[in-house]
Amino acid sequence: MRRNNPAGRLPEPLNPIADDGDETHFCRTCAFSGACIAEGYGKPELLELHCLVEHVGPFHAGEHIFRTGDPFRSIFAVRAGTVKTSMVDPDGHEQVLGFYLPGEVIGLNAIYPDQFPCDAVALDTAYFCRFSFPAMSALATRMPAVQQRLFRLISKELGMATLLAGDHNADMRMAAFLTDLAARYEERGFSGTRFHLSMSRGDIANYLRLAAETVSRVLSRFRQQGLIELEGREMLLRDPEGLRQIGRNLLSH
Amino acid sequence: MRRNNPAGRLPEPLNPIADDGDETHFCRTCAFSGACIAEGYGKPELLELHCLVEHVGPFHAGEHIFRTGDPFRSIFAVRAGTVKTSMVDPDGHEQVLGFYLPGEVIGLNAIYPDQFPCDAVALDTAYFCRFSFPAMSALATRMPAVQQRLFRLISKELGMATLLAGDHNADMRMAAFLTDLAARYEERGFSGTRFHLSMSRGDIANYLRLAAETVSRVLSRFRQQGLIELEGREMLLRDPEGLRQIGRNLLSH
DNA sequence: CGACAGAAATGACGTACGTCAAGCGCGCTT
DNA sequence: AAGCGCGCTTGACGTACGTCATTTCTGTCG
Repeated sequence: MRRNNPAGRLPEPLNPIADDGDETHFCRTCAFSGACIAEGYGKPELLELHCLVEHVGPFHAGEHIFRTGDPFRSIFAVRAGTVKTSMVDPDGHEQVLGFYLPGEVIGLNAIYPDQFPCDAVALDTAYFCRFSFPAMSALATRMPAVQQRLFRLISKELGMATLLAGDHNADMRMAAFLTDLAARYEERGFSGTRFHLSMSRGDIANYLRLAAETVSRVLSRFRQQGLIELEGREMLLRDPEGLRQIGRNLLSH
Repeated sequence: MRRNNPAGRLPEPLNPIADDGDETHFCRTCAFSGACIAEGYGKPELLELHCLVEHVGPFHAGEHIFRTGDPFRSIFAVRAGTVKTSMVDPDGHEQVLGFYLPGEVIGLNAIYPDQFPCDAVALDTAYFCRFSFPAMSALATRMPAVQQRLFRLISKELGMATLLAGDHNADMRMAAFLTDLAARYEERGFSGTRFHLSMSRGDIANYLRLAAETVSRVLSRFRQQGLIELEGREMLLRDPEGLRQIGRNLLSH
């Protein structure tokens, strides 16, 4: 009986890792793997893409991957761990822009200003693939699927930012946040109902443009309503469909 | 004396038009003209780009340029007039996403979902250049400057959406909105202090995620404070620097 | 010209969420 | 194990903005 979970405790979730790439294959969950499949893995150009990838990490919780103002030279695909990106406005207030899971890509919003417009900070121990952007856009020039992939990644990010910009109440924002997170975990092959929140309540609040206290209250209410189970940062979605309904105005699919 | 403006009336602003292109030159203010300058106007590929442009319009106030769900085949550069884009959420509430002036490009957010995620409606009589997107991305494959231009246009749009997503009070949002509009007019060669608001107060309110009444009140206050002069939809910025200061947290430059 | 409709301004009032403050639990460090 | 700090929760209260209602203005059409 000692080996069972004590009553009221959630079981440990798997630690999300997408680190199954090698010299000639992308990680299974990588945002660029789709481009490779489209083109056929054998192409010499894809080998080039592999050559221009540099594996970096580990970064530990709190460490910066890049900082506001750094010259834009690379984009990063998350191999393992979680990242938050944030800006600080002229008054010194932090603004969380997004959270990034294994397989997702950070740095795309630096293309226009040609320097990073935000900080990227590891929330836990994180590893990355670094792609030189000049090399990548040169490759995109020769490989339509890579170009397509880049366009779509940026355009997708644009869609996310747009949704967040709507005016919605705290319940909708929170429900949409959880549903989105779940969908992204699932998409990458992790559990879509049980996962670890790598970010603090404060970060979630900031991201959703709410006060940390409001986030606490909404989560407590969701728990009372049987929508979720939550212990510390271990999340279990008990009624994903219910959450999706609450947040539907903010969710594209 | 009859020819002078009566006291308290603003003079008529110029009607913004950017329609000075022909078969071999882009409109002066066009978002793509930069790509041409970078490459040198003479290149045969640019003539191709001209071939794939189709001039469309006029669209009259209230007419749709495209609708949510339309298959994505083209992007549009505004040649004259003003456009608003908007989504309706599952509850039927409209969400204004943006306003587009002559020289600016609409439709970029359709790349990822491969269909238009929003409606585009003319706010006054409007003309466009329609670019076939498949043709354009094929061209981008051969012309790095065109690819670069596309990346930057999308990335810029991403930056805009991000700013709007912050939580800021009504004064800041309004001041930033006016400052941004002024900067964009100026960038395209129009007056940056005196212009016509083609959109209703309701549309502005919706865009800024405020109530129409709040917009009215803020504008009245700005007028009392001597920041602006406003008569109907004719806007004169009396203290652009003051406005910029109020909205500085929302403005990147 | 006068009548009408929609847009805009202004005032009175309600509320969702922020702010402030106190208390609790959990993981460090020594 | 005790002590400390930080993240989280919960309650009490304030406020910026939304909602509702009324009035005024503007442009359009008989």
